[in-house]
Order: sequence, then structure tokens, then C-alpha cells
Amino acid sequence: MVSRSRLDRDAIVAQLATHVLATGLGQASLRPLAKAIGTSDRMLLYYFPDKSALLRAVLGQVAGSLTSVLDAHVPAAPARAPTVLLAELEVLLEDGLLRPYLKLWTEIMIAAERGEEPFASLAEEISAGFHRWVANRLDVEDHATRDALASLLLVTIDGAVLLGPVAQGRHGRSALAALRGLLETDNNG
Amino acid sequence: MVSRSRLDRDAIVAQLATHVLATGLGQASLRPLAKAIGTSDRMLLYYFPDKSALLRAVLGQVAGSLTSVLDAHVPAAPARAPTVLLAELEVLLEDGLLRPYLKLWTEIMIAAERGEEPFASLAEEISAGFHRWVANRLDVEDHATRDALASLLLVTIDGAVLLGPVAQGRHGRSALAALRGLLETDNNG
DNA sequence: CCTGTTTTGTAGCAGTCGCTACAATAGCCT
DNA sequence: AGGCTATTGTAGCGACTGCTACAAAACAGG
Repeated sequence: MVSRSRLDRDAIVAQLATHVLATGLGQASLRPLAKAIGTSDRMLLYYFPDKSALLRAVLGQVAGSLTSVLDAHVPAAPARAPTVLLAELEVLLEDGLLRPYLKLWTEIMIAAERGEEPFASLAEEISAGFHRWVANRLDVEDHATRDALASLLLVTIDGAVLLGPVAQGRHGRSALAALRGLLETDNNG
Repeated sequence: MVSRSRLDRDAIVAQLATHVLATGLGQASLRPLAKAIGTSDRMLLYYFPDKSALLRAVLGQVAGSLTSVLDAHVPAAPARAPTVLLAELEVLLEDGLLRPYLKLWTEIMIAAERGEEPFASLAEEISAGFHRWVANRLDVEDHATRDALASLLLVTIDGAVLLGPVAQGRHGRSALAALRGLLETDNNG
């Protein structure tokens, strides 16, 4: 009844999640994806109705993995000043733990803007989740300014990752450093 | 000698520039591009050696058009406080004058990160040009902090555009507003 | 008009895309 | 063993990709 195969549905999703995280969505066609995990495109479409459903499962797994990484390194309590949270996220970026996720995230955003599924709906969910995650860790009492600061951190980090490849990554690094400086003087003034 | 055709090289570049600005790089295959400007893929490859050269010419034209728009609305002199320059750029974003260029720009960045030509080299040039454009308009005397602030504006605006499609654009708008607030208190303190 | 060059159309190549029809295997149950 | 279902392979469809060979026009100068 419960049949076991060399590569069942969950294993496919798990292996594709790490593969897509490493290589991006540029090579995410059925045949290359299948080859990367040692199976055939025929199998991917045996376990999933179509490519959209497959990618939705895979990227959902990636999103879950991201929150695991984030929660492991940046616990929810206690709430922090914005500058402190930004510094913690910068460390994760420099360590390379966060960057693959955010690079994938920018690719999802581009595809979402074109209206391609499942990216459009995924983009909405993931951005909402990440924004909530950031806001929950900020010790700003006023809800409006806390949400605005969370948006600012979200936007600036995404922008820094987007501009990462050019100028040897200088723009991203100095932008985050400058923002951290602004947040500090704002806190002390 | 000087032969004239219904659609010569310069006309092709000009028309394709406005077309990709409106539709993005997602549909930028030879046959759709040709159809959009009323010619054939055969003609595009008659005037250009390959697709990469064609896109390089077209995107170069777009970049030139962007600097025209920017210079027309934000003159070089006099230098401004960061918060003022950011406010001016926000106006251009809200008017929709800047957004198409920056959306195209994010697509170029994604393709550049994959190493695809001509996007990798283009990304380097355009980002350097935009950064210089911003830095030239800031009235910050210290070069290092002026460059860092220019990077921050660059990164935050790009991030805001990238996150534009989700949450009805709330993230982008409130992020820029929050950054403007930080820059103001920094200036006054 | 004729000749030669420049500009275009038509057809097609070899590759990839998502997806499917059909058949062959493999494993279980009786 | 025989039958039944779950799994997998093979082959291919129609559409698309960048690009090219070949030839028909269109246009020039003589």
C-alpha cells in the first residue's frame, strides 16, 4: 500500500530545494532539475501535476528552511533595537548563510512581477512572512514606525543583495553600514 | 551609398528601447521583439551580429534615456542634502517616470548574476554611472560618507522597486519614507 | 535595360521547453 | 504462479529558442 521508491515525493522536494538554493531559478527546467537529483523529468511529473506545483512545493520547502536558519541564529526574544537586528542580519549575510536565500528571493520577485505562477502568490506570502519576522524582533513600541522600520530593513537588505554582484559588493556593504550608522544616531539623539 | 530602409539600425534600436522599457526582458526573444516593431527576426540579425549585440545597443539606449530623464528633473547643481535628493527621487518614482527603468534594471542585475552576456558588463557600467550621478548631487563634504550615502540611496531605491509588486507597494513606500525620516533627524541632530 | 549591391522573405537546423501516450518493469497479494 | 497496481523508461508532440543558407526582391549606377 504505502509504497516506497528510490526517490519519493518528499525526497524529491528536499533534494530539489537544496539544488535550487545553490543554482537559482535560471536552470530550473524539468530535465535539468531531474538530472541534478538523479531522476527523470517523467518522475517529477509523476509526483506533481505540473511544473508550477513542483516549484511551489520546492520553494515552500526553501522558505521553511530559511525561517529555520533565521530562528536558529536570531531568536525572537528579546526584542532588539533596529541597529542591533540589522547588525545581526549583516553577520548572517557575510557568513553566506542568508545570501543564497535572498538571491533566490530576488529571482522570485522578478518572475512574480511578470505574473508567472507560482511566483506571484509565493512572493506575497514570503515577503509578508519575512516582514512579520523582522517586525517581531524590533523593540519599537509604536506599531506604525515599527512596521516602517521593518520595511526599511527588508528593502535595504534585499537591495544590498540585488546589488551584490557589481562593484565587488561595495555598494551593498557600505549601504548597510550607512543605514546602521543612521539608526544609531537616531537612537542616541 | 548611404542607403535608407524602412527601418534602419538606429530606428530599430530606438523602437526596441521603448518596447523593452515597457515590457521588460521576459519577452525579449528575437521573434517577439521583431514582431513588436513590425519587422522580422531576420532583420534584427541583419543589422546586428547576434542577440547579445542587439541587446547591448538597446539597453545602452535605455541607459542614455534614463540619464536624460534624471538630468531633466534633477539638475546637478546645487548639491542637496541626502533627504532632499531622496525626496526628489521619490517624486519621480511616484510619477512612474523612474520605475520602468529600475524594473528593467533589476532584471539586468538578475541576468548579470547568472553571468549572462551582455548583462554582466552592462550591470557594472550602469550601477557605476547611477552611483556617480547620486554622489554628485549630495552636499556631503567627506568623500567616504558621501559615497556610502549614495550607495544607501541606490540600494534602498532598488530594493523598494524590487519589493514594489507585493503588499500593494506598501513596503517600498514606507521604507523610503522611513529612510527619509532617518536622514532628517541625522541632519538636524 | 542591365549589372551589381543592399535589403528582405522563406525555410529550415539543431536545440530546449512543458507535457503526454504507451509500454515495460517491479513489487505486492492471494 | 497469476494478476493488479505502483512505478519507471522511451518516444514523441507542438511550440519555442538563436541562428543560418538560399534566394527573391528592391534599388542603385552605368
